[in-house]
Amino acid sequence: MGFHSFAANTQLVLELGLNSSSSASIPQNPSKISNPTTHHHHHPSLTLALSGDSCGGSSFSNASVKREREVASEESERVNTSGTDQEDEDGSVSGRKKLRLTKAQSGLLEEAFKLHTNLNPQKQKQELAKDLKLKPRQVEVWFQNRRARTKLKQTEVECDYLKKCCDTLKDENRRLRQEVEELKAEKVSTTSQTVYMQLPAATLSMCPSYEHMPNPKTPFTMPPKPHFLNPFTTSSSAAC
DNA sequence: GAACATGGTGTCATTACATCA
DNA sequence: AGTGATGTAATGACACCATGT
Repeated sequence: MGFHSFAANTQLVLELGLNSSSSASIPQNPSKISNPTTHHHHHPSLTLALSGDSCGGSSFSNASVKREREVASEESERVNTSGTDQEDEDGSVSGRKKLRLTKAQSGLLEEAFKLHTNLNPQKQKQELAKDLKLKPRQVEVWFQNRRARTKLKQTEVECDYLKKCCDTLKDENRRLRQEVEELKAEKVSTTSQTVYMQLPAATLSMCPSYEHMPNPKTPFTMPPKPHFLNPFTTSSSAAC
């Protein structure tokens, strides 16, 4: 992602809104902040461990952590689909099913997301899950996806912004070039009348290069017009 | 105190399903 | 009714960090 660093300062808009009511437990930086205080208050992974019977207790490893999550979500899926108005095909493993959250559920999740884009896993996730009659894993997934959506949207906004800036700069560039051409023409016409005849032949042969090397004796000054637009420092100068 | 294992959680990319035009 | 587009729940891989040994 090329926008990563650029995105960083704008993306925070949402996240800075947190006023962690449950003090010191919300990771505020979306990237890689695991909070020292949140870890291991261990109510040892209550719901996640529920599925023990289906995957017999082999030794825990890194992979088993993943499996644990996976199984937990399967479990929750089953529970949820039977709990809501969706039909449960009763154990027939026909691929994964996908529940649609109700409006009330997603509304509540949205509210929670406005407050904290990251959940305090020990508390908020559990509580939310309980309130919504969902499994904690589902709440977790919803937040993950929601963060991803937010980020995507942000990236799109930034992309549009940069496009507009690019267009503006192109226009400005075009305008300035045109202006330079006009001024060149103007200068040529005036100098040709006054100086041209007096210049030695050697100088005349160098004439075309004046566009790169302005004559120090008769310094050419541009009219005071805006040359550069820096969209990132000046907000009012550009259209974007 | 360093090294390692384990567990929890994050991001990211992707898949799979539900819904709609 | 069939179909492609879109939205989104869910999954898998991987990384990081905290904690325990």
